[in-house]
Amino acid sequence: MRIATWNVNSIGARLPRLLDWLEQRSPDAVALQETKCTDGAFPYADLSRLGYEALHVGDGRWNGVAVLSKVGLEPLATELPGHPEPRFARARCGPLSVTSVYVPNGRSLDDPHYLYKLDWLATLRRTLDEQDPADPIAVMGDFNVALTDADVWNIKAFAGSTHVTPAERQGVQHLLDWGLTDVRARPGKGDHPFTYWDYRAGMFHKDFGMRIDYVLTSRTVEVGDAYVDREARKGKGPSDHAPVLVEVSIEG
DNA sequence: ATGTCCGTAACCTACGGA
Repeated sequence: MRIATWNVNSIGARLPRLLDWLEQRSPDAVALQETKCTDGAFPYADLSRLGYEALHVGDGRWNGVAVLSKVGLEPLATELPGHPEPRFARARCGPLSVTSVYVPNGRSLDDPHYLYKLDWLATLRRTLDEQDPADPIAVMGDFNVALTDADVWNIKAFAGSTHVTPAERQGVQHLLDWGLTDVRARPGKGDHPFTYWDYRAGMFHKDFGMRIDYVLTSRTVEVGDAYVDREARKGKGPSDHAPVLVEVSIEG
């Protein structure tokens, strides 16, 4: 089974690229983030033509997440308790529970949104208790956290910034401690498996990126090849994030 | 690093968010 996560930065703006990518890579289950569309505008029909069922939560302007599957899809949850923004969707895709998350950005350390981000991560951790870490689980998406200093292009540029603070890293670490493994993807190029590059200042071409999109899997998910699909970040009209693709097989 | 891109509201430009 091939699974993937991708922050598409608007499914409307990215639809032709998304459909091409789905045809080329043919993932069985996909977590999307930042669809930025209402349920009414979600392209269910286009996806269905490629064999995908979809669970989408979105209210239009910001956020929005989806789970796509061509191995069956049973919706399990569409909201993180106490946090109604459309940033969380979970569905059963064949043998695998797939959760798509779009963790709040945090904006800046003195912004209330930063505390919201920490609370969101803590709530996500508590919500894991609805599941059993011995079951096949993938939690994937845009976590807006770089787990180590090596997960940003230059840690010195992040002094006083969000995404690299101990509190944010702890928030993600607690998810791992529950029983999830951070799948280390091969980089698409260079030494670092970055998944995000700012649109500005030629950051992508300089490979000044960040690893902030993760695929987290439980122990009954056997992980094969995993890579950052850097090709999807190239060319005209890309998202600012690249997808992460992972080959998995389910034990038992 | 602050060089771009997204959607929206309200109008062909400015703004919030990332």
